[in-house]
Amino acid sequence: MDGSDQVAVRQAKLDVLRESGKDPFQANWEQTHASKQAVGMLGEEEELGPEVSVAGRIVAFRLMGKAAFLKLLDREGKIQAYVRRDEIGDDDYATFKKLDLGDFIGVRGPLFRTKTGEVTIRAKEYRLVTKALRPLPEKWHGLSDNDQIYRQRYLDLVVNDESRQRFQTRSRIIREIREFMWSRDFIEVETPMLQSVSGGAAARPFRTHFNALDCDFNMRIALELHLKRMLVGGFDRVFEVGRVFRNEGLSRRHNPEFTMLEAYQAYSDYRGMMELTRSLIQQVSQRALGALQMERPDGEVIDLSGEWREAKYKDLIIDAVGQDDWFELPKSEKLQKTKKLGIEVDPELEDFEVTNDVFEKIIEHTLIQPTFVTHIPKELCPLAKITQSDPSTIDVFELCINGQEIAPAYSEQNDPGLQREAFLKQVGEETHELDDDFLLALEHGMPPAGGMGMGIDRLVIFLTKAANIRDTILFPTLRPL
RNA sequence: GGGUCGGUAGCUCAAUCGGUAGAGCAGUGGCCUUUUAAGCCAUUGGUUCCGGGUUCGAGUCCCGGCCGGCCUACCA
Repeated sequence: MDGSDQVAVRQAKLDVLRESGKDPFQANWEQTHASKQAVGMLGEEEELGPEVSVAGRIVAFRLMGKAAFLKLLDREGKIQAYVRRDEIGDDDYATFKKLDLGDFIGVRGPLFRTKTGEVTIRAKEYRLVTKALRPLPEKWHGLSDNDQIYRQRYLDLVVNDESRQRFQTRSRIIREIREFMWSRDFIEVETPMLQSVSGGAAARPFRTHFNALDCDFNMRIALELHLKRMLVGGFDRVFEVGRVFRNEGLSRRHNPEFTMLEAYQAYSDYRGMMELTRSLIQQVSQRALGALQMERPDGEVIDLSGEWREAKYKDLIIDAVGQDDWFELPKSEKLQKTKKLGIEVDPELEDFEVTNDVFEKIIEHTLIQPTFVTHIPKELCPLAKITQSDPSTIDVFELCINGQEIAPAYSEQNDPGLQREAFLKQVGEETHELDDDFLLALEHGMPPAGGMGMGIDRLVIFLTKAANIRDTILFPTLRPL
């Protein structure tokens, strides 16, 4: 054994342990504390603390002859252990020296403080509970190869601290979202992911086949239409946090499966949703991150506090194109103008789509501070109520933060006749599928309601200052090898 | 999908004009009973992503493929 093949070296160590009657994959180890709890057991002034029993993966190993320091990583973080030959005995110390970085061990002993002040367990006993047969990535630089970070996320989580913290924060954010919704008297429901009609949004679905019924299903692209059926059924405050699937491109901001929050509240409307959405994000940010301001990589600080800006879609467009009569111009002149503005627009698009390209390509990425964009053209969404004072727009907002659309919300259309008409009149590249079963439900009566959908991944992107949606999704979609 | 940049030891990275593939960490063998990326001595380890081509000679140049990053397109 020359040490060149690290897997073989570890396998040989494992074989030696087995031959001596030791099981390198123990059934269990009794933990009394996790790492942070244990560290907290030793008071500021105390030199010696109570005995604790912890367990974790060895992520640092400093052997100094007849004693050693090592660091164990568990769910809370790291704790140091100090192991002396004269305290655990010659035999145990001999096998202890053969441990590898990456192995899981349990350690029991009293807490003490080292010369440099670090709270440490002075081991009376240790036991290997799981042998790791492969080495960890390098301890100082961690793992930086993107491919490996995504394909072997567990390694990223073991060695990259900021990654581990980001996913803990994501979990905390989702927990705080639920806490907020519950505090507003919403109940959480689960609706089908396999659907025969993919409604509620304009997107290409993933298709699959159900053998038992010998029929095709789609993976859901939105939660909307089933949650509205819940309103019809009398559950008048419902929400769902769930995965949706869209058969579209991959990018820094898009993963084919992503997580949405959708909430529907009867006897509310898009104004009510505005308050709900702002309060939700403020409370989640405050509780999950302890702050309402977050600095972007470019230095700009996103300020979530107080009331948020409202801006009418038309005003933003007119401001961006510098032309008051934009909406009166024929499509051909709009197209010429977009060319001057330096954006590429497909001339085959409908008139309202040309305008929306202006919004998406020129305006959206400039909306860094939270902004509710209101009075959106009715062609852009068939599921909302028409604005009474302006029949060309709908009662909706699109919340933009960090230059991205985070959450749209509507005063939900509940007139089955107008709803059917809106589905049928859709034009343009992207349209919603007509769901007759949903229209049947509407005919039974859906109370007036506000509804809101939020892209959780995008919320997590700016709350955790992530560069890429893949950094917020544990196992992002990748090309199979 | 298009453009562009990249893939070298388990990990992080070098390798000048095309001229013997190296370092740190990890590993292996020693020394070391309060270390903090511990230290000291010695040392193993390579299908340079894969397949072709050019050349006396290819990690390096050319062609094709695989995988990925970034930009872009569709979208949230």
